[in-house]
Amino acid sequence: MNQSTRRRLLLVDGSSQMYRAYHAIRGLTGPDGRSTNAVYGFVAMLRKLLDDQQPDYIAAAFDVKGPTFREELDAEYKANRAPMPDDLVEQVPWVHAACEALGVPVLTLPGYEADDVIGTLTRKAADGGLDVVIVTGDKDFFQLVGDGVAVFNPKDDGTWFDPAGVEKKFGVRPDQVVDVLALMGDAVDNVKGVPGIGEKGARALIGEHGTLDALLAGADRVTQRKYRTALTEHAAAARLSRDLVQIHVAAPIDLDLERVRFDGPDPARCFELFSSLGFRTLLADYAPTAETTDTDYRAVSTTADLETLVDALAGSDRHALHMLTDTPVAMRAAIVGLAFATAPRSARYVPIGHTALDAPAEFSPADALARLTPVLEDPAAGTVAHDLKFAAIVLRRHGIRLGGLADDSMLASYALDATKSAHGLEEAALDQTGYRAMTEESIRGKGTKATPFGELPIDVAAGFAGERADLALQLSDRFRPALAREGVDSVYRELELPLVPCLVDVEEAGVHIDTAALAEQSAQLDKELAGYQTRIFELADAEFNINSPKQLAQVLFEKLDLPASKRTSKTRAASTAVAVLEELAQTHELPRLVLEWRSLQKLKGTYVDALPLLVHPDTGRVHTSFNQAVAATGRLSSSDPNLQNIPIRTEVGRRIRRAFVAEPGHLLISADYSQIELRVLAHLSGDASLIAAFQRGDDIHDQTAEKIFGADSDLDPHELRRRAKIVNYALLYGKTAFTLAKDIGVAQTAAQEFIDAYFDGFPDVRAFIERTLDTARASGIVTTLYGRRRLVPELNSRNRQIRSAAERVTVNMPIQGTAADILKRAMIALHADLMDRDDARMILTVHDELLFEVRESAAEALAALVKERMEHAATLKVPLTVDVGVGPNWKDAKS
DNA sequence: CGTCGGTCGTAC
DNA sequence: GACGTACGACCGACGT
Repeated sequence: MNQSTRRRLLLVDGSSQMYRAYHAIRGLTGPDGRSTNAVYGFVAMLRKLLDDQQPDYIAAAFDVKGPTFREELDAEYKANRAPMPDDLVEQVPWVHAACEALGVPVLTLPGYEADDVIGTLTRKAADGGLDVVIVTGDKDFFQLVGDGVAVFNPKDDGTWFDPAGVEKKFGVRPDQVVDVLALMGDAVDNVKGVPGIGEKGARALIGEHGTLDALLAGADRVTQRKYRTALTEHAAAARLSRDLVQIHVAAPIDLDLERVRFDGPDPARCFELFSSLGFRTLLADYAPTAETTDTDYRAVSTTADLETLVDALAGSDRHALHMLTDTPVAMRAAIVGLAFATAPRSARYVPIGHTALDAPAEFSPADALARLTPVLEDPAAGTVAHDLKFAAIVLRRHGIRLGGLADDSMLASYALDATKSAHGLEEAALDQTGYRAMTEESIRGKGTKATPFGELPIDVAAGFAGERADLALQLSDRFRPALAREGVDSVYRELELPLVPCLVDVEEAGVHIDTAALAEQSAQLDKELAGYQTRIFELADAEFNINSPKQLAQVLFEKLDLPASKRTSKTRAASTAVAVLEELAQTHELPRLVLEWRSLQKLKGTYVDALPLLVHPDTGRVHTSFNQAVAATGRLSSSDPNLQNIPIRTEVGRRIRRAFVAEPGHLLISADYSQIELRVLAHLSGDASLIAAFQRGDDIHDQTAEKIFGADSDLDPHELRRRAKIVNYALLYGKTAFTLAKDIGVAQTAAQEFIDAYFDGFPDVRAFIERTLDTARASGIVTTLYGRRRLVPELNSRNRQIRSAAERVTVNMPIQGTAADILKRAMIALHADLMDRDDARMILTVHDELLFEVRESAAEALAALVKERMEHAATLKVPLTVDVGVGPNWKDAKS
């Protein structure tokens, strides 16, 4: 019979694969903080296996608790093996459940190991004419390999072992494997073997003599004396070892082909199990899809149908909107089509910018938009979307002001759990409804070759956009009660939603950049960089890519033979990080030059050259995009470009800030909260001396210096203040004595003393930290002053490293998060103030700072208003202080 | 040639 | 192992 037509049985060595997964993946936890590393690794392996191998039959064998016949042969067997770790024990039932859910029956047999179950079934299946594949990383199974029986090690891309492969890998034929194992023994399982004979020796001896029996019989003819003696003295041990390592092939278990037939996974069970384990990325494969649901997503092509849609929208108090555009950059996007949903599983799609010739609409794009404008602008219309801000900005660019922003499912998802890796519609739908949405990639294709939405057939676009609108509507309905139930309704309704129109205006306003000044700086930087490069190549006596950590490391540590002090955490490569180079700079000129070069290169590449490229062709300004659903603490983030990390510390950096300018006849106002996080800490902790210091208006870092270094330290007061400032911020971030010591250049013991002194000086801060951790440990949640939450299940992780990291984020969240809440409150208030004036607009926000561009005549009044609103955005036990500056550019506006 | 993980560096 | 929150440039390995 032809090989390829033989049916194939896969037998998975469950126990060993589970152990491997447990050790290969560290620190994975589920929603409840329990370890899920072994389950995840096992499931990943099994899924790949099923996918790649498409078995006809499959089963996974596991060890069971309790003694086996081997312990009866030798009481010492496995006697010194460490018990299974607790956090693996609790994963075993999940691993079994995952097998069954994936369609892989679990086999166990009391009194026998998984090996014996596999051995027995292998024999029976092979005798019955099946091909057998044993899935394991354990070399012991080589003994079973033979005609129609192979071992497959799934590690990496997988390795196959047929008899020839075994011989190549292990040095002997499969039928000799047991004898080799018997000689060498196994320390882990406490199989003694023959002392003094290791893997190499065993292989050579068996290779020469054929079998263990032959070897023992002819022991006196073995040439090496130490082997000869050992074999004579330990012949019995060798035979016992052989019995122990020999896999049993006649265990009392039947091969039930019906049971082990592979019919594919059970999607419902997989979905439920993986969902409870928090395996979000796997869920999509098992969720129900549109094909299984009755939906009605259609394109509108006649004017009559368009009118019907407009009437329906006008008659409904709520509709969801999903927009397709030619680019994801809101400020540059042209509308391709608009989908509307007013009831579940139904949507209408209005094509606007399609190039496809398939179903030309009766109406022109302008006509369609004109007819839709009244409902889109109606404040009572109640628009729901996943990412309202995007839709609002795009519509604004098309002359339509989206009114009645009712719900945003992206922001609701964020308010419920900001720590989620993504708040996209697909993720939210999967989470909330278990529904697997179409992905953009599946519709358009991937990467640079993706088809623009506008070139898709209208029906396809209608199906995709319609589903999205529908999902946004359904999600909002689910989120509404969830937000109330979870106590985040006010964060969502009073902070996040009202911030949307504010951010729309800020993004649309943009920032004016002096591109000529940047071009000049770029040329200047080029000259300086060339100078550094020449000198660096001279010193290195070679030309290389200074930007390549790899090449730089080679020059520093091999060519120049400087001492490599640190390795990178992931790849263990020699680090060329700034701290390392600074250290080396004391003994060699090159590292110092590299630091300078790097710094200039960075500024030039990231800002000086990049910013002019992002100037909008229509507005002549740079429009960043603020992301409201990214930062786990509630902060905003900024991208394309990121205007929240524009340099300030170095002179070159400050020059870049000078290129952020006001329009002629205008000025910039910069207003930033002074030490807002420390003030929030004072409020939340209620620490009397912190509060008193802020109320008196004392310099808080001087105060801290006095508390921790004493009033009579003989160090320079400036140095003391500098150190105290580092200590103050160290506390906010949960810094350890180890890193604090490095930062301020003292011994670790001294750093620890500072930390202790800090807590002695501000005892309520320590109590606050403890209280925050206790509450969070019990609930798995940490909150800000305004009720924003962050889930921190890892606080109860058994892994100390993960637990410690969770403790730091838990302490940081109420402080950073409350500060973010306060800034958002100020933004909302000021946006309302500026709404009906045309002489001032908010143009940027950077965590504790707001930037405005105002007509010169209004600058003074606006500065006062901004200060007033920001300082009263929250009422704390300490005053909030805002520093306001006015100037022609950002640098000069910063006081 | 495009994608992606790793490393580094900027901000608050 | 050791500092919280972000974004992005660049390199180089890898896959098409």
